[in-house]
Amino acid sequence: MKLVTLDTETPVPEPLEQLTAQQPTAETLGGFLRDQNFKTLTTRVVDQLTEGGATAIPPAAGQDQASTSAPKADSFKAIADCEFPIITDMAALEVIVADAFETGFLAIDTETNSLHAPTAKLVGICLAAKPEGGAYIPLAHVQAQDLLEAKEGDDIKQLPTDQVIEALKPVLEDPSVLKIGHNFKYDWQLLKRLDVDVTPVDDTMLLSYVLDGSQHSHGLDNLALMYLNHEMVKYESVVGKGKKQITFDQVEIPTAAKYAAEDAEATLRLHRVLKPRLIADKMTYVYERIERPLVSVIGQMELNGIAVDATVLRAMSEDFAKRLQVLEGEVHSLAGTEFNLGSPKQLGEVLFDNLGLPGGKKSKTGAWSTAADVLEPLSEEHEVVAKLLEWRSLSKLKSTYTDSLQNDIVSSPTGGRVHTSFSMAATNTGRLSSSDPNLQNIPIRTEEGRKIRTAFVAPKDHVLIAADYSQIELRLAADMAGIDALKDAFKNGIDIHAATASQVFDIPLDEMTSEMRRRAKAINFGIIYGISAFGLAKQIQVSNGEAKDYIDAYLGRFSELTEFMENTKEFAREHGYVETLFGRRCYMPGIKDKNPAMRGFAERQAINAPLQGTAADIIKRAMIQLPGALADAGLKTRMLLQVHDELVFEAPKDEAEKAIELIKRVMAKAASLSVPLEVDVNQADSWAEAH
DNA sequence: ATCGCTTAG
DNA sequence: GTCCACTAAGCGATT
Repeated sequence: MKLVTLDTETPVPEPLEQLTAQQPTAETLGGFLRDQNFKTLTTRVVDQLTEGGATAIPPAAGQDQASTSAPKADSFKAIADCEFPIITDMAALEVIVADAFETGFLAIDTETNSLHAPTAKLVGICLAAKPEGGAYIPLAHVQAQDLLEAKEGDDIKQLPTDQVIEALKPVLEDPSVLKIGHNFKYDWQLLKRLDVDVTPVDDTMLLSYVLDGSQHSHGLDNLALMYLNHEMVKYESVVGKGKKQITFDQVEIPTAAKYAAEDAEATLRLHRVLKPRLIADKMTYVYERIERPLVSVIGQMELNGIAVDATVLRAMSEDFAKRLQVLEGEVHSLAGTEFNLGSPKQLGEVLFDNLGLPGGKKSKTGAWSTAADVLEPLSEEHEVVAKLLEWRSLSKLKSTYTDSLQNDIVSSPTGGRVHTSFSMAATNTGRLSSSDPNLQNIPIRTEEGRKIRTAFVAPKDHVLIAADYSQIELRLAADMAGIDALKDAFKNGIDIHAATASQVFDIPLDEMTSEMRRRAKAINFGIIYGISAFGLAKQIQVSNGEAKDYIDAYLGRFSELTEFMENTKEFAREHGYVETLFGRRCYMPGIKDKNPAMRGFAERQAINAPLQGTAADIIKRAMIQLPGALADAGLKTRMLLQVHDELVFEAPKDEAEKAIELIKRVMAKAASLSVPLEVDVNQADSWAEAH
């Protein structure tokens, strides 16, 4: 029987008008969208998944999700008792493909020789079209024959990669068969590089993430243990660890098959548990409309990479090396002793024990703190402090940025590019994170650091476009807390920090000083972070009492804020989580902790998460729209990076103006709030000037 | 592995 | 009495 999977495919984002029109509001969230639009979807998926004796819908996920034991096993054999075949002929492969068309599901896991999707080599593919149906297709394992050794008789036949891909492409691109993976963004890229555009997809990592983003690990091994009560074969037991670690293509095929085949099997079974749970928890909106469509969007961004000019980085590294050496000598002679400048422990002893500088505070481990905010006031006491701080900043720039980034450049005929990895399941608020390398913390605040951005460039005849949301989290605070005075300020497009200062300090705008504006800006940030007098005092260097007065004045002027914060905390205490405007849940494990410090921390998180999380939802909605909108407009502009409230694009020079207009429009309309969303956009030859 | 520090939004 | 402003990742030193 062929199952209809209409509801599980949302491969193509809706037109912009439709999406914005459908944006949930506080009222519609609990009603129309989640209960009507997705009702059909949910029941159909459950019907499919529960057909043939699968598990009943488990209880809703929540705080104690981990403690609810694995669901009752269904009528299938335990994974550990399954024998998974190695596929060595096309006929056997065709059977799996036919099964997939029959069941409407195909779990996939690609095995490669590295974790870097834009360059990794495909070594094998694991498939499972039904429970107990796991199988491994070895493609590029190194065997005796390849090593020109005599024993080629022992070799296991490997099907040619292009032949296997050709056979799989129809099912991988068929809209009626749901492809299921774990961290599927990775596999999507591998297959995209082989000219297969896999769709539609479900991702068990993202299901787990949407259900509870506060979980420490969304790894397949962890989830299999939690939900399937199955202990997976450890990757390290297959490839070894440390210096002796080998790549997956060096692993003997029978060993590899034992490890790999259970990945697709476990992923398929995990899907049968998590998808119904998503539905029972009414979390389909965030998953179906935000996370799932992003898999291919972010996958494509990672494949795109960004052009980086190695010569700029090399020159900066050399410059830094010379200056670091000079500074090191100066610090040693000023301190009167030679020590490792990079060791906070040694530095603390030199500054506070030997030189007797004042004001040092010891941390819980008994060591002196030498953090920049501690040392800065001391630079007037002793010359060595300023030198040391300069050494620190250059050392950071060199080791983390100018040196390391050079090693991340992937060379190609058209020039070198860097491909970051965006994690879609790393934060408790819905933000992405970036690693290997992290391109979300490239310096900008100091002039020296900012120069690093001149190495991020556009190729010939292209420009980089940087588009960022202006004050998005404060706008959301104004909207979500319903602060009329703040909303008016945003509607009138006036300088928000100056307007805040005017209100809080009761001074007309035309008498505003830069110091007052600076303090008001700090308070505005404090609001977003779940303000405390202690934290604000430390941040803007005033007494605790003075900070408290500022906060009281702020809450007095923006009276709606107090109620919003109290309501948010109360919601968190009642449910154990807070929600974004789009219904994403952010769990707050410490909200009822008996330790007041822990509780206070959780309360500040509870205030911050709806703001940070809604901003994350909004930029994700824009990201889903943009590639299609650009293509529909006949533009070749490509999206490269996301930095929380900023998107970076690469555009042919002659279409940049058109692209900018479109980008600005799509981003601004990604949510409709009671305040406008403003987007600043610039184009230039490098990221430094485009910002 | 963890700490201490620094980078970003 | 808390010793905290929110969210991340990476490097070098230390355990």
